[in-house]
Amino acid sequence: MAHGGKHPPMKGIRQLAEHLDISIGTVSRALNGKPDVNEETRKRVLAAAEQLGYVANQSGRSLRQGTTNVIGLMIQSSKETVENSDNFFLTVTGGLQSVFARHNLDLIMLPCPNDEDPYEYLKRMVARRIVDALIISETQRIDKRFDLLAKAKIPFAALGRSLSIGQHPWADLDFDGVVNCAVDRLVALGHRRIAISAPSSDINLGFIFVEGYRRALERHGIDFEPALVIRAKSSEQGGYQVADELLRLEERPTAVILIYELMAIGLYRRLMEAGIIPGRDIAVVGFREAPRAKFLQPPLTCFRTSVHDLGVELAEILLSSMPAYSHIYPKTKRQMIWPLQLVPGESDSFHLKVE
Amino acid sequence: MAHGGKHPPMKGIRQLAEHLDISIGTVSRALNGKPDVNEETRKRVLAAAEQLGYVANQSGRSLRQGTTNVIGLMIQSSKETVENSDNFFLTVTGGLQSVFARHNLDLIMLPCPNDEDPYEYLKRMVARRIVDALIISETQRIDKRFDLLAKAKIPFAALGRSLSIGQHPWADLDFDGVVNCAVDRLVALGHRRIAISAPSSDINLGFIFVEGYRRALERHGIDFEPALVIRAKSSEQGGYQVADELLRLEERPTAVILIYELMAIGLYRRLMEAGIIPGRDIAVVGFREAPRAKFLQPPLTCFRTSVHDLGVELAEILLSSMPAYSHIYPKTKRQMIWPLQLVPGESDSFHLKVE
DNA sequence: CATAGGATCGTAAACGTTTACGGAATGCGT
DNA sequence: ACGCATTCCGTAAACGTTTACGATCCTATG
Repeated sequence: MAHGGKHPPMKGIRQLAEHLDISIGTVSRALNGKPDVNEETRKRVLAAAEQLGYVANQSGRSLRQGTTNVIGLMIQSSKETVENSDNFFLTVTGGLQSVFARHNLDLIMLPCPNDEDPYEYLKRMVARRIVDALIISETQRIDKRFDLLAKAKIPFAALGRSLSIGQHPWADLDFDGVVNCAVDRLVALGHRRIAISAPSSDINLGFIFVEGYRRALERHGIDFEPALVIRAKSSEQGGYQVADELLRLEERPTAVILIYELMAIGLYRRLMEAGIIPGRDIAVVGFREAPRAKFLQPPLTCFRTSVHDLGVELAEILLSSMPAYSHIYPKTKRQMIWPLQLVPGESDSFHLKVE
Repeated sequence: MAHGGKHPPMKGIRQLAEHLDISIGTVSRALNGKPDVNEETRKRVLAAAEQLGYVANQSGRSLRQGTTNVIGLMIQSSKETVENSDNFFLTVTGGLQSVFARHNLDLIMLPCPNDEDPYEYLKRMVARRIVDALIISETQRIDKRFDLLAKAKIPFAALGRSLSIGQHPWADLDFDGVVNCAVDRLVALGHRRIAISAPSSDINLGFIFVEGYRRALERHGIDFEPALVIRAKSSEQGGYQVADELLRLEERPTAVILIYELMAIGLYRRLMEAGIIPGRDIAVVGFREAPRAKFLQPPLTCFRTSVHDLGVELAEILLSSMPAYSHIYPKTKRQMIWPLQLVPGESDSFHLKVE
């Protein structure tokens, strides 16, 4: 705890240089670890900087070297996102930062206001050059932002796939693997009529999830029934709606796959209201483990992964595409699908065997 | 959609000026709405800027005028926060932005890595002068950050109270009102032994909540029993623990107040395991309404508020303390307690009357 | 007509930093 | 003693913008 208090206010590197009676250039070199400086004077400079609490002004530095040492993570605080994600982004952020910190890169989150077009918002942020690189999330199936970023020649990576992504770097959860595993498991338990919930197919996730589902059924020789695909929001409310739809079907499915774990709360509720017990009368598999999954009754069968580590991977993918860091993170993996593991609960292991 | 494509890459205001054959100073004045410029040339400049996609470089501007037009919201991605808050901050962010947008202020989120001391992190951010003003959240009961910000003379406001806050601006939820209302209601229903859950009293919230609880009991002539204060994490797991503790008590309380709605999930679960039905055998009141509260069985009695509007208030409080905006937002309210309303569920309206 | 003054614009300095360049001092070999 | 390489440091230019100041032109007023 050796920073100042009784010292004159630190105005900039100039005062620091005067205080040390060294030229301003040498001070800068000393602070930045440049070679042309005596090891002893470097020590003096660093000590003085620490003592006077000097930190380089970011604007000056950025202006000169055209770099900000800041990475932006763009998120959208849409109503959907707010209701739906259980701090997914905060967890990813932790992983990202653990990598960025090693290079003195700071991560900031850029929340796009929900009354502003994400494309326009991003354009503004890019133009202001407040960040060196960007991570965009909540990718749409067709997402103009990729073109924008490519044209602006600003390094970026995406959290989530998109049709527009081309050869650009991204990382995403293995939705395909999840739905495959879920279907396999349910089929092994004797199910043939398996419903699935998914968001609108505009969202890339909605498309991928259902496609995986279709192929998985095909693999088992089960016909794909469009009526069993239920589009709903990824929230408790959405889960309630899904159950509603299920109950409306003339021939009720014996199993349902939820794309978001929170939905189980609403789904359970609606099923209970109808006297249907999850895990006994109908099998439920949820996607993505959350703390509350194991507190549901019956505990939800779902899929676990380390979102933090996904952030680590994504950070490395991004850095590997930044000229200044690409020598550290070789460009081997530029696109990655992040695996999840099944966590068996009791929501799908019911005693009633189908027919 | 009139921005460039076939134009030469926009390097800066200088190119724009050459393209228009106007001096660089005039262009700047035109863009910034300064008075000394002919209305017609201003139009020309604005049109050309739009067409060529010119946006002022933030570093240059910041360096010159010592202002960034960016407001920072510091959050902490601690494990506790991640498990606990259901996108509370994203919602607040929406309210903040709706105000900031009116003044061309951008909001960025500064997530403090969980392996870094929040104080040091903040110090770094302040020194780098990446933001004009700051909002800090998750205030501790004793929080050195207030001194830091005051000394740095950077405008700030706090989301959450603190002992260290002095006359600084803040906004906070009305925890006191909530616990008062909850106790009143439970007492009116005939309860005398009311338990309460709260986080550690290091967290300011933990202290305030329990103090309000103590005073409310006093008002009703009920003795304060330390054993009925259960410290637990604000998560499903925490709720489970609370129920555990309740069951361990020799004389079981007839009601319990939860400080966080999510805890109800774990609490319900543990109670059910013990054959105790919430709403019939024990009354439960939760704090802060969340989408899932109404999907619990029985629906949770809890407290509702517009977190978005809280953000609006907080933004205005902050701006009123910034010299550049204090003429717009008069300094009437610098500290504000945000009210909540009771949303009756069925978790406390049980038929069994106490003795 | 002379001039005051307003309207509009150009010029150049400043913001704080990094870095290319050159200079001084030193060490070493001949 | 001389040349040369090495080590260290100071000087100054550059990054893109804003803005104080002064210059110019025009109009109105005496």
